[in-house]
Amino acid sequence: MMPKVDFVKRARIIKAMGHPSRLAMLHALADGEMCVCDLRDLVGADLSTVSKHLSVMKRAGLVEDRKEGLRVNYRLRVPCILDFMNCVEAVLARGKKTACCSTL
Amino acid sequence: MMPKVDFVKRARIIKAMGHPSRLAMLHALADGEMCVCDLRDLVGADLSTVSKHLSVMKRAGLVEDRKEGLRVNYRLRVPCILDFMNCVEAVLARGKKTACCSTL
DNA sequence: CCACTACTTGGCTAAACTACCAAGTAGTAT
DNA sequence: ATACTACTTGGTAGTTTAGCCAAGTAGTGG
Repeated sequence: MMPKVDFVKRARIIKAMGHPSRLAMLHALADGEMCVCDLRDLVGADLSTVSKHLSVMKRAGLVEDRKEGLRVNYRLRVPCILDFMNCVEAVLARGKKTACCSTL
Repeated sequence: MMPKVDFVKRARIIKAMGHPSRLAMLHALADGEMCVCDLRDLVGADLSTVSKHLSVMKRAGLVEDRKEGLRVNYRLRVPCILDFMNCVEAVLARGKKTACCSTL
C-alpha cells in the first residue's frame, strides 16, 4: 500500500481558501504583494479580522509575508492558486450549460 | 466597472471541498460513480454523515446523483476537480522545496 | 401486506469559525 | 521618551459545521 493521500493536510489548504474575504485577497494578491492595510480596504473588515484571515492562509502555506518598515506585505506563495479558480468557474458555469476547465 | 467576481459563490464551492472526508470522496469519484454505501466504507463514517457530506457537495455543484434501484450513485459533475488538486500538491511541496503546478 | 436494504432528514451536542473590540508589539519620527 | 502608524493577539459572543442516533422515505421482494 502506498502512503495514501493525506486528505487532512489537503483539506486544510483548501479550507483556507473557502471564505469570500480570503478568496478576494488571494485574487488581489495575484497582481502583486499588498500590505494588510490595503487588504483591509479591499474587504472592508476590521484590521484584526483581516490579519487573522491572513494568518490562516499563511499557516496553510498559501501566502507569505515580508516586513517593510511599518508595513507587512503579503504575497502569494504559490502562483497556481488562481489557475485553480478556473475549475471553480467551471462548476459555476456548469450550472447553466456544459463547460469545463479547458474551455475557460 | 465589471460585474466583479462573486467571491461568496466561489467560496461556497471551495468550502464544499475543504473537508478530509469530502476530499477523499471526490478523489474516489474520479474513477467513476459510486453509491453512498461504498463511500461510507471509504470514509468509515455513519451513513447519515456521508449522505450529508454528499448533499453539501451536490448543492455546491460538485457532484450529481442518479438513482439505480435501491442505490443512489454519485459522480463528479465537473471532471477538472482533480486537476485542481495539483495546485494543492504544489502548496504542500513548496513546504520543502520550490515547485509548482506545471511541475506536478 | 410485511420485511429488508439503501438512503435522507430531524434533532441534538460538541467543536470550529468569524468578527468585533481592546490591548499589546514593533518600527518611525520627533 | 512620547506619539503615531501598522499590525498582531486575546477575549468573547454569535453563527456554522460535524457527527451520531433515531425516525422517515423509497425501492425490492416475498
